[in-house]
Amino acid sequence: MVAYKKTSVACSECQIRNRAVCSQCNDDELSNLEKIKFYRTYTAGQTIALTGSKMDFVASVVTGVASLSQTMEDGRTQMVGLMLPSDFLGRPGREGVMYDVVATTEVTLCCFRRKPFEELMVMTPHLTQRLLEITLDELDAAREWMLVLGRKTAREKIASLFAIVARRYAKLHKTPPNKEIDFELPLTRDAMSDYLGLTLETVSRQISALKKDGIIKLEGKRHIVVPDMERLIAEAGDDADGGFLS
Amino acid sequence: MVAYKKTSVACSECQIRNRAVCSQCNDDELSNLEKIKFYRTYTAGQTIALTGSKMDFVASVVTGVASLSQTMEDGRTQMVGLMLPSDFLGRPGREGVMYDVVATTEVTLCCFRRKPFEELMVMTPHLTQRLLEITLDELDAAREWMLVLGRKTAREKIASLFAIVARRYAKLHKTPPNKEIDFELPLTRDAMSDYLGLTLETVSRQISALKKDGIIKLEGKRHIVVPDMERLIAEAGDDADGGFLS
DNA sequence: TCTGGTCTTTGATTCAGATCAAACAAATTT
DNA sequence: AAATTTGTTTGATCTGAATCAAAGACCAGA
Repeated sequence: MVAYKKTSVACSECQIRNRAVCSQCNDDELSNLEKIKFYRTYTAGQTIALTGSKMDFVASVVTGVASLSQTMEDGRTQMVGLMLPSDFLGRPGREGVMYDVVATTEVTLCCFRRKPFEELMVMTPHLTQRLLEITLDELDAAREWMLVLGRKTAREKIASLFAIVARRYAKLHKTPPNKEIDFELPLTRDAMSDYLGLTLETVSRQISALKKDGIIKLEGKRHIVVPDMERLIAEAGDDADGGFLS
Repeated sequence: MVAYKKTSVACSECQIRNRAVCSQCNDDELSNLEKIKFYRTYTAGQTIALTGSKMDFVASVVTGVASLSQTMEDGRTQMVGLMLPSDFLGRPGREGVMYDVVATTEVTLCCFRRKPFEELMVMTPHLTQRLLEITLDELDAAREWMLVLGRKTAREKIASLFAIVARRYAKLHKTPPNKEIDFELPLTRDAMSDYLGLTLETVSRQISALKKDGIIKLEGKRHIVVPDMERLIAEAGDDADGGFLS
């Protein structure tokens, strides 16, 4: 549970400056935020917070991927959120954590102690407004995912996951459309099964099937190449597609 | 698509005054809201808005139940939200509707035209703050539902739905705990199957099974009696239970 | 180079829920 | 009162994904 410290980057240089909770802040507001921020880095697999515990900070994901999961008493688990760079962790106004928060890759967070952050929010409408936008976007993404979980087949679920990750990467790297897209899967087969509401055997089988059908190519276990994004999206059962996530 | 008009109730008399988006507003702020509000009532089954259309207002549910659903091209549908009294419909800052919004019972909405409401939000931090809280609560509820859709059995899904509705009713009517709880289901079997990611046949079978096992009693098709809430919650697979919805 | 661990793939079998099909009940229309 | 419509229950069968089981691949460390 001990996080490595990492020297903070200046906000003005920050990769997520334009998308994170701070993105609508002006220079003054930003410098107030800068005073209370600190970086933390977690290694892959490390637990950031457990359900029922208290988290004394909120944070933006700067790099890497974290996941939120819920667990039933008998051990069944469901991942309920994949937190990618610029996503916001924690809930102002509540210290109790509702899900297990785990680093699925190495993750660097830009953290703010809860209390000072809450005080800043009251004085800084831009912060509240942006957090509202982010939360509304996440609500849309969660609802999109409810369709995936409730109505899609195993194959469609895998294709949906790949489509989401591919789209995020494309946005990040400004890949031109209509070109071959490739990306690194930030999840193990087991983590994918948790996210998709499947078993890891089914995940493995469906990935093999998509490969056999030429929808994707595999380089190693984690590197995915998508020759034709349109076909992948068709496999996901999305038409024009409802631009998942942000 | 024509909504019946209904005379507005004074905010001070409103049933949802303490829970809706307006709940943190002071008298001045409330009177500004009151100037731009109007009531609309929809009959059961009536469409309030369709995916892709533009909705020129946002609204609080005052009475009744509305649902949000997503549909795939091949017709599969998943309900992604049950909107009960005090819940908020529509998204400030975006006019395009992302889901089909349908009245599942007769519904009365307290509506605000989008533009004036957005202007008011800028001037009224209480409004933005409360909307953020409501949205965060809905995000929690959506994630709770992801566990239901992804990992629960058909029987557990039905029990989870009943537990949610029962809890909401108990809260509304201030039913003492440990007492027999009864409520009216606001959904047809078909709507339940849409919400639970099941077929309506499975819904019907599992309800019959829960009745046979004495977990619930049925009076007619829609009226459910729960003799022992603890047992119902146990059937839902929730332990102490994570107080779904608000 | 071997060795033990983690992650992944593949195969055989089972089962929960879907699908197909029919009948029933209550409400509404004629 | 008969006919239609809408919602519900129940039965028989099928199937996609889970479960049980084993073997391969890819390491990091000794």
